[in-house]
Amino acid sequence: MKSAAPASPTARGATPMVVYHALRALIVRGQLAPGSRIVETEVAARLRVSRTPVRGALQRLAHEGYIVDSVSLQQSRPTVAPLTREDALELFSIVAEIEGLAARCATALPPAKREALVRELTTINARFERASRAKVPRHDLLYELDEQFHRRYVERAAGPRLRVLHDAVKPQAERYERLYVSLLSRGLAPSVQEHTAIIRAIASADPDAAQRAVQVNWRNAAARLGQLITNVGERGQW
Amino acid sequence: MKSAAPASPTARGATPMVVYHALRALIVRGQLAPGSRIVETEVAARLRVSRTPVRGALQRLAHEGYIVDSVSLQQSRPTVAPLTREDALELFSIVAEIEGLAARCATALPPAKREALVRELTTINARFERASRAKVPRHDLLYELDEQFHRRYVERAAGPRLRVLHDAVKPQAERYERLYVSLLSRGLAPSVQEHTAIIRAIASADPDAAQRAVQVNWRNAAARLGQLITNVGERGQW
DNA sequence: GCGTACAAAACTGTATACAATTTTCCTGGA
DNA sequence: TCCAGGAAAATTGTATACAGTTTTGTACGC
Repeated sequence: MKSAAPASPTARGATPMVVYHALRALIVRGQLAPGSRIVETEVAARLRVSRTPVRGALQRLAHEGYIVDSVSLQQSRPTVAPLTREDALELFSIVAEIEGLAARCATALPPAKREALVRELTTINARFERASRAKVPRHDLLYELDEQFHRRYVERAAGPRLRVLHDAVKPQAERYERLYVSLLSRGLAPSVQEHTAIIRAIASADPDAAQRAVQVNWRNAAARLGQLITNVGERGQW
Repeated sequence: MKSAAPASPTARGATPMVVYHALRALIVRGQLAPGSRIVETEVAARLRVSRTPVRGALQRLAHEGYIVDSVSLQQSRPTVAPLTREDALELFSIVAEIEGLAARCATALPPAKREALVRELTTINARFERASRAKVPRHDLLYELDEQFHRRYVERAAGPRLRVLHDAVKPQAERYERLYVSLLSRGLAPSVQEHTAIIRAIASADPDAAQRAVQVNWRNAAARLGQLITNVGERGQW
């Protein structure tokens, strides 16, 4: 694309982001199977860009843990990171810590804001509960609502640093969260209840209870998901 | 460096890391003042490499919060992230949580290991105390010892997930820690005492006391540093 | 038939050319 | 003196060429 008119009306500087989002979507939804090799030139050709923006996107994906560099002495060889039980457990337990801290902060919010937050969370959880009982489960919606629930109190309560940390870690859990809701779908009743416990703790402004409730939620989710991964096998396409 | 012999005997593929560490060192030690613009071509020229590996290093530094992209519609314009009071307070409070948890875990170590840890910490703190009373303070040494003290009990006690979290967060505090010891240098007696309190709590296997002692240490450090930043101004070269 | 050696292809790392945009600075006018 | 306009310099984004390394394929010997 040297002197030719741009094939796509992409703004200058946005190309790496486009590539990033395209690849990330493929990985997160499992269309690029764990363990797949990713070849710079292939991606570049498919998306009609040069290797330079592709490299930027790959670097970011690598930093965020979506792709790993297979062991090789000199060269990089990026591959889609595998989905393992251990990784899921570790990731969820880290999220438990971060969001637990955020929930603790939420109890220290001024009463008016805290009550508003409680109302928001109640609404979201009600929607989540309804979606979890649908005859044909909408996996995308389920993921979206669960994610929204947790994001809400982090956004409302956490300081910028904690939020940055959250933003860095949480996306890595998305693959597992999607897996979680799509494998469980009809068995999400415990999650709904655990969310209710979180709301109650924030409502009663009990820091320890709030932190603990969030941690319990994630630890249980980790346990349930771990069991499922063990059953279904560590990698492959679901 | 097309056909010429490599000026430096850098292994192929290691260049971005070299650039990363070089820039990070400059930023962390304040030699690249907060707010400074970083120009790709300048860095490339100074380190005798092309812009390609520099871009990789800059991207990583940006992801880790050492540099930020100044607001500009189309282009990136990386600048050294400012040192602010709020940022320091939040960062230290996060570290307080993580290392507090680690200290709590340390009290649950088997007695033999716990006592060995206590001895190590005592040794390090003694060196720290001596260094803090030197006529001409060695800032690098002071930082190194303080950092070593905290790292030790995290390494010995924390599980892998907590350690991963620690590794992600702690480096970002390095800038502030170096600032802390270099501004205070002669006034580090309280830190020495707080370290002693941490050691005592671990020695007596009191989880609450250990966690609290670490949190007190970091919160006090945050308060002292916050005061200093307010006095000296939010940015500039120290 | 199987394993090894060598050649060829594929792929990534680095450098650099070019394009687009932003910033700087100089000039002219009110 | 100060502000506006515009040209030039600076800086980043993108594309591509080239080099070095790893992988793959093939043919030969056992």
